[in-house]
Amino acid sequence: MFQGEYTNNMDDKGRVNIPAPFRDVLLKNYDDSSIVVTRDPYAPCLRAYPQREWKRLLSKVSARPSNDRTVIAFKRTVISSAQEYAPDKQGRVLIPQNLRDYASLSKGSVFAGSLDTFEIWDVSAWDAQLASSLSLLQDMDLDF
Amino acid sequence: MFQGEYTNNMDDKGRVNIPAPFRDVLLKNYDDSSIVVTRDPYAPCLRAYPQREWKRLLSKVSARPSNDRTVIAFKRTVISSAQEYAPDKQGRVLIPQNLRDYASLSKGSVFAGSLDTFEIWDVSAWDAQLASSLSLLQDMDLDF
DNA sequence: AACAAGCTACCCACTTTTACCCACTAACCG
DNA sequence: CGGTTAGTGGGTAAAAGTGGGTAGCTTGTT
Repeated sequence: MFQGEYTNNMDDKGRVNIPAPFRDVLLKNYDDSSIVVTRDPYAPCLRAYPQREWKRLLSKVSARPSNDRTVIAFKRTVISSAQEYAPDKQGRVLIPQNLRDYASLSKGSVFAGSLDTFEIWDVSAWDAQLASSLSLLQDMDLDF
Repeated sequence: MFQGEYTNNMDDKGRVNIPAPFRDVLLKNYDDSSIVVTRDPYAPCLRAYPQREWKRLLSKVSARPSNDRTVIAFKRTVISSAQEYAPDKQGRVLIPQNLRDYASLSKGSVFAGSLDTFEIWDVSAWDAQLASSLSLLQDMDLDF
C-alpha cells in the first residue's frame, strides 16, 4: 500500500528519487523494485504502477472491445507512453522528456501514495489540485 | 476511546508528544502504539487514527465507486497524506512539514480526543474553532 | 564505415534529514 | 516529601536525498 506524500527534487538530468518508503513497499509487497510510469489521463500528473498492478490494468483493458473509441484513446494516451523503469543504486529513475512535459515537472516533485499506485506531480500543480479538492470536499458531506 | 484535551509543545525538530492518556488507549484498546496521521478535510487540523480505525476508513472508501469526483478528492487530500508513525521511546512522533503547514502547527499543539480518533490543532486555531463551535451550539438547542 | 555528439546508466562523494538514545526538568501521587 | 511518570531538549550514527564525473552505448552525419 502506497501511502504518504513526499517532495523530492528532480535534478538537471531529469532524475527523481523515489521516496524510500515507496521503494520499501515495492520490494516487500511486490519484490521487484521496477515500476511502470505513464500519463494519468484524468489529471496532469504521472502514475507509477508496480509491475503486477500494471499487468492487471492491461488485462482489464484487453477485456474490452478493441474498436471502442475510448479504449483506443486510452491506449494512445496511457499505454503508449508507459515505460518500465528500474531505479539506480540511489533509488532514482529518469523521467523522459515527454512525460516531464505532460506533468509540467520542473524541479519540486510531489510523490503521492494512492494505495496500489502512486502519483507524481509538479509541486505547484499539486498545491492547486489540493486546494480545489479540499473545497470540493467541504461542500459535499461524505460521512467518512 | 479518546477523550480529553491536552496541550503539548512541538519542538524545533517538529516532534510532538502524544499525551500519555492517548498512548494508554492505543496500547490497551488497540495493542499497537502506532498511529496514522493525516489531514482532516473539514477543518484545518490533523487527525490521528489507530491502525484498526484507519483500515476501517480505507475499506469504507474503497467500497465507493473509484471514479467518483469526491472519492478522488478524498483520496488525494486524506489518503495520500496519510502516514504511519510509531512513537519514539519518549512517546513522540515527527510531524512532516506538509502536515505541519496544513494545520499551521508551530509550537503549542492541542490534542483533542474524538472517540475513535483524535485531532491535532495549533493552539490558536483551536481557540478560534472553540469559540465558533460554542456560538453555534448556543443557537441550536441540541437537548443533550 | 568511421567518427563525433549526445544521452544514459553506473558509480562515487557529499549534504541533509531522521531515528534512536540519553539526560534533565517539571508535574503528579502516595 | 520522596518516588514515579510525563514532558522537553539535545547529541549522534545511520539513512535518505542530492550533485556530478565518466564510460559506454546509441544516433546521426560525412
